[in-house]
Amino acid sequence: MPNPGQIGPREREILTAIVETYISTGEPVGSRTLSRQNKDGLSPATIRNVMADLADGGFLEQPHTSAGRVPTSQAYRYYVDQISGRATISPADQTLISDTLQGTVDVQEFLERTSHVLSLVSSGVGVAIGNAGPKNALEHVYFSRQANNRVLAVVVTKSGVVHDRMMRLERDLDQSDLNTAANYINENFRGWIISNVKAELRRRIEQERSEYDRLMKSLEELYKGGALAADEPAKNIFVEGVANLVGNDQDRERLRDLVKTLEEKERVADLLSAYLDTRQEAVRVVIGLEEAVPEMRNFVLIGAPARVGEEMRGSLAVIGPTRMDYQHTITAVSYIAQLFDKLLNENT
Amino acid sequence: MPNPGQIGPREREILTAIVETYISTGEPVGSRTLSRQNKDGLSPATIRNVMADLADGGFLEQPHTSAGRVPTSQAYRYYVDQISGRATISPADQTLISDTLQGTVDVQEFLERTSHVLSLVSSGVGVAIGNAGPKNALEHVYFSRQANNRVLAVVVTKSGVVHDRMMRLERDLDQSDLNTAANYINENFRGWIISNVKAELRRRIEQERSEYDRLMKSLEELYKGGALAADEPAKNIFVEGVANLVGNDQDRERLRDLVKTLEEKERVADLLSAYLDTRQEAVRVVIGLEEAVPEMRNFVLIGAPARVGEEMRGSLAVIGPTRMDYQHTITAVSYIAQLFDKLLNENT
DNA sequence: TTTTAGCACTCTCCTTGCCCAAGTGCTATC
DNA sequence: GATAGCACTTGGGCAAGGAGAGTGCTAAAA
Repeated sequence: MPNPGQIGPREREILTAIVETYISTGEPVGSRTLSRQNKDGLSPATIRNVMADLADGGFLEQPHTSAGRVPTSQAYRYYVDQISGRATISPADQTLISDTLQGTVDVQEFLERTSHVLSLVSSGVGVAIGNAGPKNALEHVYFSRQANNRVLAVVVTKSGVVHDRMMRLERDLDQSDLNTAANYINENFRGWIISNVKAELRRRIEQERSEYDRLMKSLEELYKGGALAADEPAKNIFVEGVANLVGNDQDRERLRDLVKTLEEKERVADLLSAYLDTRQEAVRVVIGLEEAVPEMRNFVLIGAPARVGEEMRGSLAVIGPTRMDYQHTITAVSYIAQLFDKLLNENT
Repeated sequence: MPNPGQIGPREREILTAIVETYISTGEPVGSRTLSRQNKDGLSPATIRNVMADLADGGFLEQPHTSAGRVPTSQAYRYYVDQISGRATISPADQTLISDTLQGTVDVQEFLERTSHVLSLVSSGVGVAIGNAGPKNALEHVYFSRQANNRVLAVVVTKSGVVHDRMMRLERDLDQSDLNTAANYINENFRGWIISNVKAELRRRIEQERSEYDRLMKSLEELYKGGALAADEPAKNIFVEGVANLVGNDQDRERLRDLVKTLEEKERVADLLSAYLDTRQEAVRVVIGLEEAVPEMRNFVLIGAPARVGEEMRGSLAVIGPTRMDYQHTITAVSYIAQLFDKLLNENT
């Protein structure tokens, strides 16, 4: 059984119309409705024939006999590929986004605002994640004694991210010990990748273990306390706009599971990193999220890497219902990704 | 019309029974149900009489004629006051909370975990807020040049909180300028309250304006860039467990507004600071939240200040439905407040 | 050969009518 | 003062029936 005309212009037009109508109304769309709204005066019967073909091709399905047709993931996929060329951002969105992000030079702040503005311009949740990234090189460390056995470690990386961590040590170090240790690290390891610093530091500590070296003892203590944990996965994950989902046609339980999942930020982070490839530059639209996360049936991920020059500094995305304004959202994500490069590029 | 026996032992018992039944079932409770479950074999008719009195007193209301009675805010208030004495935490909660918070020495981390564990043990959202507090004194500043005109400012306070901020300056300062400026601030102002540092710095800059002082020029630039913004309201607000609310009997729109409100963290912060008095030590239960925030009709705030010794370092709270397990939640909040003092007290 | 019109059929949703369970207030009685 | 009885109210559940929308198929028109 060949599929004649499955991607002919008429089929495409009708499929597009079905997807768009379904997106805006949320109800299965029937041949008659479509015939009325379509400019070319095709009769319902004709449309029915085409629809039957599209259903055979896996683009449409029926909730039950004698309801209208509903687009499948495959149809959304096709639709998105179709429109992805002619995407221009609306002036209103552009203004809102620019105004929100203008003048931001801090990555954290940029990401936070991004998640917020994405939740405003889309009908999904806005997500933004910062990457530790390869440039996670040591710039400066500082230790401050707070109280008995308590030390605050501050680690600044080359890329301008600050990690701070209060530690409880087994032995009490006084501030001059701490200063000596900090100086040692700053002088020896400035510019090193942090995980390398840790490894090398460990090596040196082991090596000197036998000797009574006050400095090495301090370093060991600090090392064990986790002073250099700055190479661990970034915790800067911003998720906003969960309220957008509450209007959805999910039932209570589904909705609760969904919200719960979104509150587990690590899962959201995993999702993004699973789908957003460093090398790929463009906006990516992932349809059929339920394969990775069952509770996200009927949800879509529209995301892009946030890069500065060639380097990937994070990811930004919208997670929203399959029934969403794709053009709108895709252009917004794309525009913000460009702004990211523009505003944070260090050579400007 | 006097209210005879309005707070007599029988009335109290019946009111308590009504509140508890309503909390667990969620349905208006009628005289017959109550009569069956009540140990003392009071007949429905008797209970009806008492209920009528309680309704007159403003403790009960009916959704419609011939439905059961539903407790009013006043009834919850009375109920909470009643049980507030005999509160002992359940071993399960105690274990969960201890395990989650044990070993935490970092205020931020404590607060984050607190909001999480509160959302687990209650049927509401867990909220935890850190206070800049009076002890917001300068410990150490550090400036790092990142790129053209871009400087990272790191401010560490005595209480161990780290504020970092990427700034874009009008003039480019090189790293040695920055070091000089940082040294100046560290040597002159260590231990000062940060807002005082700002004021004094401003004074000195103004005073020296006429002269060509390289240091002062740098300081002015940094000052204008907001290097010492660490005295601004804390942004460490943790809200978790919104999913808990989704199971609620709110309608869609109400629910959405509610979630939206909870996502505006400043509003949540305002709410807490409005109701949690520094001087008051105990857990506070605020019933009738809708007066402050209309979308929070049928919600309750159960909170306590988080203090270390005499000093208030933050607030922690549960915001949940009026229909919640008060005893459970109150004891949990109280227990965490105690743990806060115990774990973060610097003299231990 | 492609498009259209017509027709019988299917399914959901809404309305209507009905009954039942639960609850109330009031009055009379223990 | 507490209880029992009774008439009345109200919302929920259920079945029946009609309206509306949509489908597939066949035959006629372009």
